[in-house]
Amino acid sequence: MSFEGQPPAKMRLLQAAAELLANSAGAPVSTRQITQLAGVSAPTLYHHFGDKEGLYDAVVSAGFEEYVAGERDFAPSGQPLEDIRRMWDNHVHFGLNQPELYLVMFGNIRPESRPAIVADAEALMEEMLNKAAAAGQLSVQPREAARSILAANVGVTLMLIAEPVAERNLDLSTMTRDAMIFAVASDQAEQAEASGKSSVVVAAIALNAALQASHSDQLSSSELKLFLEWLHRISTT
Amino acid sequence: MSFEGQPPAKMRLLQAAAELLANSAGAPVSTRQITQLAGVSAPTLYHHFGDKEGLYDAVVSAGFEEYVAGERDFAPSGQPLEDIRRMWDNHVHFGLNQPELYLVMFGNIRPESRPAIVADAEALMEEMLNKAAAAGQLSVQPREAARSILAANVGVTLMLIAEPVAERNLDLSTMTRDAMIFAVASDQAEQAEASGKSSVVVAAIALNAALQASHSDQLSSSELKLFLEWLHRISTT
DNA sequence: TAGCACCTATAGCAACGCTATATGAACTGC
DNA sequence: GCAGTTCATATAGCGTTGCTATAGGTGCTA
Repeated sequence: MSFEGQPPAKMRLLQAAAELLANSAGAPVSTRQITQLAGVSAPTLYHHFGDKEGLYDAVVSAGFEEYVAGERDFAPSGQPLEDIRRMWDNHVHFGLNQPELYLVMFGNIRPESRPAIVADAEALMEEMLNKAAAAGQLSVQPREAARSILAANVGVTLMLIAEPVAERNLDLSTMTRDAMIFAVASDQAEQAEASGKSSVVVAAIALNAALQASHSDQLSSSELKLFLEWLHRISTT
Repeated sequence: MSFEGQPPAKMRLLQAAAELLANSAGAPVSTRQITQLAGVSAPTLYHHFGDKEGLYDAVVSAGFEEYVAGERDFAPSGQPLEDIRRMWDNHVHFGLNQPELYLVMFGNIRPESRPAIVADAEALMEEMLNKAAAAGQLSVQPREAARSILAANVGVTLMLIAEPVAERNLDLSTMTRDAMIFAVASDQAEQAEASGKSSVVVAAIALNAALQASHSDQLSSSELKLFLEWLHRISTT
């Protein structure tokens, strides 16, 4: 990673592409604009990056470094779920601060071709969720939770980017964020972790007790009988 | 030059665009392809639709009719929250069945330019949520809930589209869906969480999440389906 | 000094979205 | 019945796009 070892043209192309992209206001950026700003001619771009998408991949890669750096700044607070919240917010802010770059990174979806960056972001999220799982604060597999949270995070960020700046309301982000985190976190999971039992069993036992204590009329008596039988089968695994 | 038996050029252009888009496998479709398949020449397209985006808007509009029709088929089940679930699933299936059209509709995000279709989809979701609110099943403003749910719905669908077909796992959708719906519908659960007491609702929710995380085979798939349905009734009613 | 690998430039291709202009057909008013 | 208007389509081509065939310059090693 020697800064001076980099041929000037390659770096100037990267900087030119990033700069034009950031100021493009959504309009497409042409290779001629990029090469002109970089002060090189067309074939130089293709020599170094193969094609336009290769150049964009390189820009995205640099953008992802920045994204990850932002995520890691907040990392260890001792409360994994709080870190996940910060991670979510950082994701949204990154998208709103650099919408064009974000759209190239996360918005350029094509069928059955997943950008490498999505897998990287998922891995980052999963890594964080593993800490929560280790602390017994997770009721779902960290990988599934990471995919679910990231999907919602991207969806919210794209929605906010698409809105006029004046109408952007971060409550949308906060609300969705807390809904997702609450869904994967669970007090019962904590108990299960402590007692060493499967969370299914713990939850089934808790529900069984609660159902018998309260006179719930959501199910008919025959439904309830069958329900409790299944609950018992689950609990005695 | 126009034969009387043939549909007018405008309709042939629409059909040609829709057909090429559906089979494009993500590659961009040129106006020349469209006009050639429709059997007309370039200016005809621009006479009827203004520009390429105008034609795409028309295709999207037709696609949205189909989308709405799918949504309305399921409409009144008497349980608004169950309708929302079906609406979510229908959204995902629409996206997976017609990924290219879906990407034009919901994936073509640009900063500060919100596609009209997003507002329409939000309105549709909000309308459904209003019924839930009228039944006292909502703890959030229907508009905010609709925006939040739709954002997550789009995010999940885009993620699934980007994945290879073989790896697509609808659990991602189910899990995120229930998390979002639970978050906006959790009257009792919110109280329970705030008070820290275990209740039927909280236990049911925990069991629900735990069951979906661990692939328990204590119940057959049909049993599990019914079980989860009851669980859902207990959790939300 | 010769050779070689790397980097860059000139010039231009095919495809793209789109349009200036023109022609035939159908309707309208008198 | 016929000029005037409008609609729908076609011919031809403009400017821009991503990209490349080809070749020249530069610096290092033998």
